[in-house]
Amino acid sequence: MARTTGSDGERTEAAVREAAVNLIARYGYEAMSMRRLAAEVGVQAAALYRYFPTKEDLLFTLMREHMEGLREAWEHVRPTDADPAEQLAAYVRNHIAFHIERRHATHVSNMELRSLSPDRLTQILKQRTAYEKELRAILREGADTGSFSIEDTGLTAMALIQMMTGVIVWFRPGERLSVPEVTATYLSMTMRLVGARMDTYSAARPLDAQRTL
Amino acid sequence: MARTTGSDGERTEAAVREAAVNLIARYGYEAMSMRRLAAEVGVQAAALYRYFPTKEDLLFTLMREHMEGLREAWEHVRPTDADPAEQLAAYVRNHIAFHIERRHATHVSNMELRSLSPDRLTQILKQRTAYEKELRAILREGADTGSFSIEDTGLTAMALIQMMTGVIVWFRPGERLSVPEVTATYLSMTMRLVGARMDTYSAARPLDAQRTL
DNA sequence: GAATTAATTGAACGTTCGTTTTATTATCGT
DNA sequence: ACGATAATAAAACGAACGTTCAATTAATTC
Repeated sequence: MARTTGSDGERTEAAVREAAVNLIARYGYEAMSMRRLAAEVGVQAAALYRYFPTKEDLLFTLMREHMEGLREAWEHVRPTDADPAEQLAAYVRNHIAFHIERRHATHVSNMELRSLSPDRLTQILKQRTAYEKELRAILREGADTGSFSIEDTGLTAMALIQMMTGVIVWFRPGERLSVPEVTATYLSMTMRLVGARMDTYSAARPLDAQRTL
Repeated sequence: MARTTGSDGERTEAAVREAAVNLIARYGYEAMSMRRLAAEVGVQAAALYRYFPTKEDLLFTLMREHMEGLREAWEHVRPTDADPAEQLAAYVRNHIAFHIERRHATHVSNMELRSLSPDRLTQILKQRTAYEKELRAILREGADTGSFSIEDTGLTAMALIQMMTGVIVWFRPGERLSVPEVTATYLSMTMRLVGARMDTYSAARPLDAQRTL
């Protein structure tokens, strides 16, 4: 009835995070009790409070780190000195790959925002807005240089993000379509949606571009 | 401490539904307590159980009727003997109009599915699938007749629905864009996304189609 | 090997939850 | 006017919730 043999703070905290993401994604934040989470980890509920002072702190940590991860992933693959079509393609590829890879965490970050306190909600939304702003910048540059035909940059950015993020709702690994297939199709849908001129885009990805029209 | 003057079952039930939709949309199903709901209606919690045997019955009723409403709205505006582009345009217009008009109810139907029991979840998903099937049929016909250029009908249908439904996340009435403006933009994005041939579509909506390319 | 620190247990606290029961009053048909 | 029924209030139920606290043991340090 105390410290267990082989117990390790770092390992326990990691297990808590992973179990929490899965449980919240499956049942929702409110529906996940601390006792249930503890049971999943193989620990008593009180032990969770060694790592996260409150349940909301746990949720906030998961969300913040997920948003930071998204941002970092994009910074890492972001092309420098590329034309708008190439930049847009990179954005789409990264977004879809990241969201499929971290389906559960994305679910949490998108669906449980209302369980955050106002100031923490603001923080997460700020991160999200910053990420979306990058897409708007790409779209605007493409529209300005004539690479894209776009009516409303902000609206198009929202539409694209909703469309891409929606992948996590229906995509299941190992079913009809593979990740590269899904990505390729979304890429060509995106390029058509923004009215990308083919000569620009086909230079980067000849095969996909052919099928785009 | 009993029946109040002017009380009316029908009016109370309607008030319960409306308050429930708003509260669940704002705070989530789990976070909405029956006491809070009752207070919003101006009644004691026990009175709610005259109209809905359990909290989940209330949720299920809201969802089922929302899905029925969506289906009915589409049946009502669905064009007969129209080419695929016109049908798709009607689908998009109806979907966006319906979802903007009933933002809160849509939020509930999309976000609270996991609070349903398995068989009720199945029922709602069946309704949703039936509605989405209509879009797939339109896309397939358009692809077969050469009106559209589509790689994957199922995937395109999902992408379009996610894109359109996403409107409720950011759209606020009375802000920068009006409903007709949003609808027009989404319509042209949709037509480009499915690679609609302009001569077909421009016959129905000349102005939008011009701007599409 | 003793002292210190890290990790966890088990029990308990007060609160809130969905729901039930019983009593009470308004409304309506006759 | 009266009996039937519809609509609600008030109080209570047990269960579950997030969280705290004291006790206890494993690991680490010196």
